[in-house]
This record gives sequence, C-alpha cells and structure tokens, in this order.
Amino acid sequence: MNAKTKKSQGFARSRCPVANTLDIVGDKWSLLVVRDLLHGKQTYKELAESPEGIPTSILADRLKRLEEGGIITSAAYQERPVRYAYTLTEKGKALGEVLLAIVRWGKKYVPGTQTFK
Amino acid sequence: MNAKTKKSQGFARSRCPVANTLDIVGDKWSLLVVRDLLHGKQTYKELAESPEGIPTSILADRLKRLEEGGIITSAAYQERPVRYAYTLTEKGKALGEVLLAIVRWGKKYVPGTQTFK
DNA sequence: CAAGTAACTTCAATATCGAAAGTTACTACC
DNA sequence: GGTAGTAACTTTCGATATTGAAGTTACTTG
Repeated sequence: MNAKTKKSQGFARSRCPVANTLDIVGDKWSLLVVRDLLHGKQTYKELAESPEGIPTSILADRLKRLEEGGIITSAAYQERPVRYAYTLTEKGKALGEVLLAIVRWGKKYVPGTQTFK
Repeated sequence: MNAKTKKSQGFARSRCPVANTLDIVGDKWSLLVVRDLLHGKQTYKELAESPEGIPTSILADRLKRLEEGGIITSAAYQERPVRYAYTLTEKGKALGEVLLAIVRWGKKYVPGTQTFK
C-alpha cells in the first residue's frame, strides 16, 4: 500500500497508535537517523558516517520517507555547490521521548551497550 | 551476521543501546506482539487474530526471535492436544515503557489513532 | 585541468516479506 | 469409523526490500 492509498483509506494496518508509529519508523534504520539528528548532525555525509554504517541507498530512502512522514525537513543551506541540511520537525523532535525509553531499556537489558556524549 | 557471530564479536552494528534494541525489536511486527502480550493475550491463535493481520509465517518467526532475545518464554499449558502459552519475561515487560512512549507519540502526532481498553 | 567532495543514484546479489495453502496432532460430532 | 473442526505451525513462491559497491552530478580547490 502506497502513501496515497493509505491517505485515502485512512489507515494502513489498524488504528492503533503503535501500529501507525511503526509504519513510519518501524525498521532498523529510521530511529538511528533521528538519533543522529537529535545529536546535532545535519548533513547527508554526517549521517552516513555513523558507526552503524548505513548504506547510502538506505539513507537516501529513509530521508525521503522521514520527510514524507513529517519527521524531518530538508533545506539547502548553501548554493554552489548546493548543500543540504536535514532538521527535525517538532513531530520528529518528539520522538526523543521514544528514543529515551529505548536507551533506558537497552542500557538495562542489553549488556555492554553504552551512551556517549 | 548471525546470532553466533554477534555473540562471539559482541555487537552487531555498534555499542549504541538504540542500535542494539532495534536489532531485537526494530521491525514492523515485534512490538505489536509485545503489545498484545502486555494486553493479556497468550496463545498463537490470539496473537494471529489481532487487527493488523500478521501473517502466520511472520508470527512464528517473531515468536522464535523474541524467545531467543529473552523477551518472551513459551510453555505448554496443556498436553493432548498440546497448547502453548507465550508470556513476557521481565525484560519483555520492561518494553512497556517503550510502548508507552510510542503510544503517546502516536496519539499526538498520527491523527485518528486511538487506544482501546 | 586533475583531484577532491557532498549528495545522491544505480546495480546485481541476497534476504526478507507476505498471502495462501499444507501439515500435524488432536477432539468432537454423527 | 469417518468427517469436520481447531491450534499451532511450516512450506511455498512471487514480490519487495536490503546490501555493498560502483557510478553520477555539480561544484571547488590547487
């Protein structure tokens, strides 16, 4: 089901907020991009350099989907050569609460994980 | 990288708790199964009947992975015919905090979603 | 004009998903 | 005894997604 179909039908899988949230960020990479943006990263290059090593094809796709989902916005911060900065919307920044819960869980239940900064 | 490789090397993608948590529940279905178990569902059939319509092949796979990840345990609650009950471990129940954050986010930012119970 | 860089895009191989049908082991009904 | 039903999976296979690598575009810098 594409975005248009979803919009016309209302909901993809159910009306559950969990299901609908997972339809936007329920994959292995999206929340890592949000994490990086929350940490101040802004450019494609910075995002691509994170330790998890996201493939650039996936990064481009996720940036597109996150923008379609209203989580981020992109804007050229300079012309010649054109360079883009990605920033979180209010909706995107609010995912910080979800990430916080995930970090707390991970640090408690996945031994050896650690946060920096 | 398979589970054995991960175990021997320590970590799949990085030491970030977000990345490691997503390696366990970072997909479209796992947290929906956890949601249902938190809501008291216990059997394969009950889980399969949720409104999102999880394919049974995916459900069987996720139950296996969640058990390997220490999120759930399974036990036969009767013989002849044998029937299994899935229950959350303490580690699994603790994901309730993550789900709560997701629900709050979804209800605020995905218009039309709603919780029952 | 050669080299470098950011931001992508394309490609081919592999892996995973999803819908449906099939399997196993039993109980219940006629 | 035979047919139907049920829970819990497993199998199949075409469609879709992921991955790692290489290629492209538009510029700047030396």
